[in-house]
Amino acid sequence: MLKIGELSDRTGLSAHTLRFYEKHGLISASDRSDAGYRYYTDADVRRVEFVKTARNIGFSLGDIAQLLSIRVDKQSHSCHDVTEITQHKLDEVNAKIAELQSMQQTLQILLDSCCGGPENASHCSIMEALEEGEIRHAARSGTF
Amino acid sequence: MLKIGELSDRTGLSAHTLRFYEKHGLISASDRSDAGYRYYTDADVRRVEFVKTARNIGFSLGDIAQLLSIRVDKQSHSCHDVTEITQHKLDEVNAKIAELQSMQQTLQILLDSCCGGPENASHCSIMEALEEGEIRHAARSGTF
DNA sequence: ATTGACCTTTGATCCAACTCTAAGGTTTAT
DNA sequence: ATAAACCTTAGAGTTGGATCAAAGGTCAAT
Repeated sequence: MLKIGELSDRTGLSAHTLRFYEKHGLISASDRSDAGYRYYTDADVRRVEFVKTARNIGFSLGDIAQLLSIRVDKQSHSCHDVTEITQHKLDEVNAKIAELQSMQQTLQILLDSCCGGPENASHCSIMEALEEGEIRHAARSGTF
Repeated sequence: MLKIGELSDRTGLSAHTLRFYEKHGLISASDRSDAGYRYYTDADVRRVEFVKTARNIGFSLGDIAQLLSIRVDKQSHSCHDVTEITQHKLDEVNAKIAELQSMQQTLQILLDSCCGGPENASHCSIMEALEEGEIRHAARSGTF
């Protein structure tokens, strides 16, 4: 049985983060000492590793919670349930990529249009473009 | 002279947002009434439109503050100053795209590997891949 | 027995860019 | 004169994913 610091060492996630994940229902300690210390088993380590892997792919904690609920009872869930979550994430990622590529194009056009030199900015074509506002809008949600 | 609600109508930004931008130094009212009401000029409208355009391209409010400080004194700034901000933003966008494309690939591989059918998830290849953890890590910062 | 490393909890803080609320003052139209 | 529609401020709340702080309890080694 591992204490939280040991689980932290084992997984590379901070004790803070492990408690945070617990608060959000992603993981929990298999046992507690009389003093309230969390104790973790090898199964807990595997669960944390699962969370890490999913997080590294880009799943949100909410997505991961869903995946974990499938994980603990695979019999009651179908491959379709799993692909649905995955496809939804892929759709999100694709939408974000499209948005960023639109920004990218606009920024590249701006850069191509400007000399970028030590001349003063009185006739800078980037500033003029921003002034005229005739630039395709790219962003939808937050800056990122 | 426009009141804030009129500026809001004119620009499509809410009065809340206009006050928020003021608090963050992006815009300000050219005048105030005795009662403290903000009054805006056509020059203020143009400044707000500049902010909107820059924001639509994807610049952060911090970036926009820099661009605005160039805008009010173009003589003292060079095209290089402007391209530097733009290039920095483009670098950010490119980095984010690369990160998302890595996620995209991983998600696509997962989807391709799974039948996605009504079979129960006991042998779901996506779940197995998450379990094994042998997946390239994609994410760096937040989920998005 | 005491130091130092660990652990506990609740709750605050951060980032960005808003978005909204509360409680009140002003202006305009009828 | 009174109601509707506007305006003001300070400050809180939102989202997501942490990350930290305070104040204290526990444990292992010397």
